[in-house]
Amino acid sequence: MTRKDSRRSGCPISFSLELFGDRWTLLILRDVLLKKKSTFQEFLEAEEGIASNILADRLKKLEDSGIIKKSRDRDDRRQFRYDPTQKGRSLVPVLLEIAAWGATYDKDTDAPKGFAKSFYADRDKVIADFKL
Amino acid sequence: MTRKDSRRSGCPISFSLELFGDRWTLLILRDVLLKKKSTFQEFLEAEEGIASNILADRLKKLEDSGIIKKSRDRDDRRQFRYDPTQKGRSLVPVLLEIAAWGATYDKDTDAPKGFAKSFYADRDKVIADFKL
DNA sequence: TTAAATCACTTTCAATATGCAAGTAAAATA
DNA sequence: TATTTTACTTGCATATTGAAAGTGATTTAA
Repeated sequence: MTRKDSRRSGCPISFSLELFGDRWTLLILRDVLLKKKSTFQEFLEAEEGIASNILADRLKKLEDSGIIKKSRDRDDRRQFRYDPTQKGRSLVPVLLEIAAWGATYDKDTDAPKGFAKSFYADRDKVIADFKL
Repeated sequence: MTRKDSRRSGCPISFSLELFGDRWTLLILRDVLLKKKSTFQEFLEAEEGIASNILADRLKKLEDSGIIKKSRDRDDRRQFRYDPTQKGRSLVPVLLEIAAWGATYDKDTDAPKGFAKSFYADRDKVIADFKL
């Protein structure tokens, strides 16, 4: 009975990074969770320019791990929708914390003026606002 | 005057990911910030098993971006110390938020029992405790 | 009714990044 | 003085990424 365990360790940070520790996954989740995007095309159109094969791969991994759920669009049967699950929505605080850090140290950020400051002043409030 | 801008976008999340959006950087920062490790050997010994060339590369990038500072050990001149700057310490909340998420969804986590719950109950308190 | 678009991918292949093992140089220890 | 320790670097095989083109199922336009 050889236990096949592909995990690097039992560290919760390592666990998280195995899911989103790469250049693209959190950008897709930004679009899903903060920008309310839901189709393949919308993700492709993001400013950062993800390649379609990488996007397909990441969407599949996110679906496999229960972060998003895929469904066919009722009005246009060519399209699929990718919507967050509750597990996915629980990543909003992670995204906002990362965004606040970036907004703080990037002197050329596109983040709204005062975003980091108000986030650090009352995290729960900003998080609650984004979860609406 | 061709403006050389290697950034993918002005998004603060993208900015952050360009620094630590990979499999290893945040694990090194976990060791620096939460486990108080400071030498090359200590980082190499982490359970996840980072390769020495990758470690050297990441430490250089972290130093270049002002997250850690490198200095020679006064007592053992063979060794270098890698210590966090203030900018580096400001990543503690990011690490804890990621850890709390991982601890919540990993049914086999090594995180202390109750960690996620107490973190979500009072983020500021847990963050302050780790910054000591 | 048919042709052209659109959508969500997949495939191919070159470029880049990662990982393993071994090697190097300086400083400390036996 | 020889060995060990520390912090790397180098070489090379493998894995991942990225750009571009292609596919098949709808949908829209003519």
